[in-house]
Amino acid sequence: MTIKVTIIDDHIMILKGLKSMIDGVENIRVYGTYCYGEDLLHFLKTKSPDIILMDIELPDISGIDLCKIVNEKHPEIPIIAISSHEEISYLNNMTNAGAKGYLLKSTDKKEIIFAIKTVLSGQNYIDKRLKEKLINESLGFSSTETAPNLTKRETEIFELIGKGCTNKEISALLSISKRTVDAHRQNILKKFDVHNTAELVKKGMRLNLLK
Amino acid sequence: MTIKVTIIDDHIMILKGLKSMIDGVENIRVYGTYCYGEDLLHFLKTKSPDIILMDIELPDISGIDLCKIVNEKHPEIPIIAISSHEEISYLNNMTNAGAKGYLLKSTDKKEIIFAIKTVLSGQNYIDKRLKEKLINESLGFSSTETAPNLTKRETEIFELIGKGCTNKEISALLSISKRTVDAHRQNILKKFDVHNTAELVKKGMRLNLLK
DNA sequence: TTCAAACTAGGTACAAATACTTATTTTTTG
DNA sequence: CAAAAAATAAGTATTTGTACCTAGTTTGAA
Repeated sequence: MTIKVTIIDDHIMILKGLKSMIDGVENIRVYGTYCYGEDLLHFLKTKSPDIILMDIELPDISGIDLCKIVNEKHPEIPIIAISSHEEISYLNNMTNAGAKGYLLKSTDKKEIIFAIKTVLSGQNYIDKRLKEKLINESLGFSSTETAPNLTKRETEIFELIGKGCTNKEISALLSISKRTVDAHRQNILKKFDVHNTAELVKKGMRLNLLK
Repeated sequence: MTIKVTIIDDHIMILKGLKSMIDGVENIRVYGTYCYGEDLLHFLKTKSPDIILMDIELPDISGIDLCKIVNEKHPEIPIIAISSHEEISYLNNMTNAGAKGYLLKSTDKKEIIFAIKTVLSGQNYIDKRLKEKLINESLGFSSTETAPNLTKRETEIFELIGKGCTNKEISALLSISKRTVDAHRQNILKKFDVHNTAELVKKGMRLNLLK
């Protein structure tokens, strides 16, 4: 039986590279390549690949959100995240979103095939290089830093804080009371588990939630 | 006459992708692919490609430095930078280092070929998408954001601010008056040309001065 | 050794953020 | 429709940051 692999990545170079690496292998073949999340979702309505290789950054939707959606609608199709980010926060975000594997774009053919087979066997797979990094870092701290779930309003205010707006300015911009902004800000700090603006903004930047 | 293209990128996927796109074109062929800067330099001692496609991030040396070196030793070989970074600062760094072109990894086959031919004809080439972005941004600001020159003490305090310390905490840590920290903080804000902690930390992160 | 930069630190004032509380209204969702 | 979640906003208190000012001491380089 041949393993059908669907790839979604907006970098044509990556698509071509992946395809050329995968198509040469016996019993595995590329089954659809897409650049847009929406196209993938449409494809999945009628087709069933065995596994999806998914870029974290896509033009129309974040890989994290797409991962969640695919996982909900098609829980039987495992997803391997493909990323150029070695930061652990990205890994955490994707695995939390339901990805079963995480590969770096620096991966070689052998590792990709191995990852696909590992994930299809029901196990998780994390990029070899990243795994080493994880182990090294866990000797110090094991940062399981993830983005908290902010509400729509909180996200809005959080971004304005990141732009350097004061609560008064935010209240004016959103046409709400300064006290309301105060309350939201408090909740945001709590959700991020930090105690002041400096920590908040830094964490936001580290998690790539700001600018 | 066939154009000989040498590629250097530590992402095998990108190498394969580029090769598959370029090799299909008439009169152009890939002439050596490398992952390490040192390997490329060794290669150039005996061989002369017509053009080099170079990743900005390499394992053993930064693309910027490699670009400078190749440009000095082999000024007749033009270099096109290949990057996944859309930030203008990267572009500036590479063109300053002597790159004649700048392509994003999201580029398609047509644009790559066009860029190669353009650069070989003596002109510069900047990625279409990035060019648009540049134009859009220059309508607002053209941000040539650079890190200000902080003194030793200011740097120390700036980093503590980034860690979320209050002035009181910093004064205790450094065994100086809180008022002194106040003064330093003021100067830091001025040097960064920002008006509060949020902006300061964000700019610090953007410029890679924090964590 | 003299001058400038850096570091130090105090005064004053006001703005902003942090840390709690409670409570009403609106929106979403099962 | 009812329950839960989100958004709204006010009270009160304290801490922290921003924005000016002046000015003495230390330090390193011309």
